Amino acid sequence: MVNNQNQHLDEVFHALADPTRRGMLSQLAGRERTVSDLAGPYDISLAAASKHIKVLERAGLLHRNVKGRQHICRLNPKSLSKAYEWLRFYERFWNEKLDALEALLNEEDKKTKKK
Amino acid sequence: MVNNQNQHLDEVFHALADPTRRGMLSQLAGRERTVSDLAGPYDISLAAASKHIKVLERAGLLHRNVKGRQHICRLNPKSLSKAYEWLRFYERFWNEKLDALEALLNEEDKKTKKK
DNA sequence: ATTATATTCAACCAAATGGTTAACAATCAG
DNA sequence: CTGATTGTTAACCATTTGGTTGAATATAAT
Repeated sequence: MVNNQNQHLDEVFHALADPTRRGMLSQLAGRERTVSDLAGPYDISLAAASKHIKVLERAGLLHRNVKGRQHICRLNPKSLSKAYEWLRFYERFWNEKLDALEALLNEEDKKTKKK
Repeated sequence: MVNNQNQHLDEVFHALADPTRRGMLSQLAGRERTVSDLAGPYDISLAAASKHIKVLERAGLLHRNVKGRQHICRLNPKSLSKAYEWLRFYERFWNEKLDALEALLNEEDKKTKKK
């Protein structure tokens, strides 16, 4: 169970670690796109694009609907939530740290003013 | 500029795509830890841990303070913000989608009730 | 001065990654 | 039926990754 979640996080973060794949996701925000559409902006073969899309699909970031000879892809942002939650924890931690730093600086400031 | 940002996102997401490295970050939430500390829970050599830490460091997720023979590591969650922002965009998109779905279902429900 | 501790570095290895080209499969259009 | 279009699959290749072991470096302790 925990392993499956970790596995999923691995896949999602790995999928996001490539600029081509992130670009494809950007293209998908809002509308559906075919494999050719997604490959379009990049100087890579259709085969390469196909692989990228498969990575996104296995990570659950993208759903595919085969319609005739076209594969219609759409974003499945739901699968991002685990990664988002994970990051949010550290983001929160960062904010807390900043708050602590601010508090510390205020303390210092008070002392300085007392002098 | 954009390329540098992309490069940074690549590094951050790649760093996060490994369970050992995510575990190390978890260990670092709150307190500082030495390289040995970070390696401790895992069945890997110190050399391997050293490499993981370097990946986290290059991604800007971790800062190192060499104190004598120990390397004291601390989390630098600030560097997560770019990745967090990126994910938040899609998370928001997801929520919008869910809202749209909910609205649609409500519509359907109204129709059903009208019958 | 010697020894133990903490860590990195270099060389190596197997597996995964991102790309290619060429062949195949399926669907659509004339 | 014949092509043209849309994608996937297979085989291959160079590079990166995550791991190892062994040697090197630097500091601390005795």
